[in-house]
Amino acid sequence: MTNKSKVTIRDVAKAAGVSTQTVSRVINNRPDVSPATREHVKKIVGDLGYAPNTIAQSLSSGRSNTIGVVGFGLEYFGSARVLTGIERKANELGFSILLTLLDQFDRQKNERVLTHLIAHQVEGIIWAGPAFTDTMDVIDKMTKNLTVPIVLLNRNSSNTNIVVAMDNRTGGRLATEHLFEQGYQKIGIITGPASWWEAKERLAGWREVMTENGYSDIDNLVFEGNWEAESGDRGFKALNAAVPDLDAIFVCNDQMSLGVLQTANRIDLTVPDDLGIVGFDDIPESSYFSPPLTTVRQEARKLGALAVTQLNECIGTELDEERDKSGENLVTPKLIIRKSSVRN
Amino acid sequence: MTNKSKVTIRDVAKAAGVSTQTVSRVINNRPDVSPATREHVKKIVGDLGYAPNTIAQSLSSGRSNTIGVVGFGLEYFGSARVLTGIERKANELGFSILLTLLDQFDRQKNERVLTHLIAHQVEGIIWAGPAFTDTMDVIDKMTKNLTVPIVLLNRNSSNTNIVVAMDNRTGGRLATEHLFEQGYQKIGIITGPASWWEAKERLAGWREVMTENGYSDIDNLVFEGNWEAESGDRGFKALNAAVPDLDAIFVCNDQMSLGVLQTANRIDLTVPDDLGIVGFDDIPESSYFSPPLTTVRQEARKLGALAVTQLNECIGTELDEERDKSGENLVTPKLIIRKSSVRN
DNA sequence: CTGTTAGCGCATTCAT
DNA sequence: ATGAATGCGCTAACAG
Repeated sequence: MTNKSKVTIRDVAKAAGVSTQTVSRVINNRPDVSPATREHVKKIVGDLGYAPNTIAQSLSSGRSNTIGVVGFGLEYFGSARVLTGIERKANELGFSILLTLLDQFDRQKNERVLTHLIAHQVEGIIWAGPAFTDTMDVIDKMTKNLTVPIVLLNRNSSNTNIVVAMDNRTGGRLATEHLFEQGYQKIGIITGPASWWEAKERLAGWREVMTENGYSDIDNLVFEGNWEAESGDRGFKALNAAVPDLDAIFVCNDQMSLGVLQTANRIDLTVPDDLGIVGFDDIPESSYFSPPLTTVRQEARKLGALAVTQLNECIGTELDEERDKSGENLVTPKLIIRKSSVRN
Repeated sequence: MTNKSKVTIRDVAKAAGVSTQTVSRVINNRPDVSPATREHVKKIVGDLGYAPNTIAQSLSSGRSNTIGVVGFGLEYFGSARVLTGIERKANELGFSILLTLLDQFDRQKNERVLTHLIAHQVEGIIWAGPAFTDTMDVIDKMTKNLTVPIVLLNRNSSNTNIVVAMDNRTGGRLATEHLFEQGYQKIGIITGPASWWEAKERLAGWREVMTENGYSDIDNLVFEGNWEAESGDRGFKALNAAVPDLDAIFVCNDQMSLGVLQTANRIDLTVPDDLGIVGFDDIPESSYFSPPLTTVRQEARKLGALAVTQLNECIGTELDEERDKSGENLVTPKLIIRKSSVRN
């Protein structure tokens, strides 16, 4: 049925014996068309296999129904989920997605990406690129006089843009409080790279709770990992050597937790009896670590969906100072308690 | 600098005192412009912060420079990597990506997606959606008279379309041959869901090698898992019960391998001495399992890049029967040998 | 080397 | 309820 060569609105109009406007009205479900002609046109549309040219619609109407998404690190479980969440919600709201992936911070490339998206007439942008603390103001500047709204993911705040984020600090608090509740005393932390906002926040949460529990001078309890299992291994060894009476570790992601568990097993240290462990992320495998891992679950998909919702609201309103960056845009993570932190 | 309201090619032309055509030539780097005016126009473009409207360019030129990508299961490590590979290569070749994600097979939705992409005037499509063996012909039919080329990922073949795939069968062979070489005798397999093409192929590879080694009547050595760690656990128990002298398992992904290892550890079965294990995927954590996992590495990014390359060639040529579906489109996986399959 | 004329496919005024 | 004219921003084909 579907004809190879593109059939235009004019072809349909001609075949139906009406004007192109009438066809336009029908395909856009506008009123002001008699039921009879509407049906007639619909039939012709079907027969000819006509589908409106979105490009032309966009140019003519000034609306692209497309949002630009700048992603990063899909190999991280969280990032992949965020993108999934974005796609689902965007789809639901009738937006198409123009995707760009970044791998590292590079101002020039960032600017090119932005320009590229704008040139494509996207109606808004979701920036889920890398959130390095030292590049945040750069991004703020870059996006300052954008012609379309932009939602930034995973960072504290921006004075110019909407921000949506996982509440990593609370996540860090949850993990640490739980370890204290379980009776652990000397709680170390293996963080992610200090340049990552997420790492900083989780660390801050840990620090808060440590302080609240009367610990000061705790810098020797901190090891900076790189998110990978191997660094969990290293971190555990380093902390163990530096702090003999260490009895628990908040490991800032599940991969590194695996490294810790692996090493603990090897040196016959029993988790959770000798060492309590809490991870972060709740990757699907974490319930199959030995022992199963207590961890902080991030609802990454929800975060992605929230970003789209927020963006959509901005797209609706005129963007002249209509934005309120209310603090409601935090998604709170949740502690999943398993064996690795609960003594028998 | 950048003005809020959109500046068009006409604004630039006016400001530069030339025709829009000349501006067009400059921004498209065409010849036939004197160096002097070229520079002059470029300057104005910079001053005005002009960026050509891609939508208008597309409509006018008939080329969108966009490809549609239909993805699936980004939470699987391989899928995420494939998408990354696609994005990189597409970017390199100057294509933008219109992304759609699917979660399950749904003919109606599939057709909508295709229509949607076509309506967006994509120049080609990469179908990295779910590859269920029983839906392949449906997809073939669906895509039969598409107006643009499409590349299908992860399936055996198609009589109408180009196919690019990981050579899962060879992967299965590699794993099984290795276990035989290591002296294991009774090699079971925990597969993925039988409806998945990947699962079927890996199983076929295993079956081939088993047969070559003189084993017949091997159906009791097969357990169908669901890719998740939990099913590795179940599978191991089931195989162990059914086949007392089982001494190795080819587990068709790393997550399920983790389940097996976990259970083996629990019942004090030593890997690799009592039980050899080979996984599939080489997720980053697999080298941190205990013991580190021998596994079949998929170069998923390469696969994604290959898909784009193939598509690009089709986009270049006229697509009237110009396609050769030569068998070169297989990416061969690679065995990564670690501790779990090598006896001391 | 440069400008003019036309038109991509559609939606948005206005008419009627 | 329907149609005619006009233009979105740009490029193609020609002219000079």
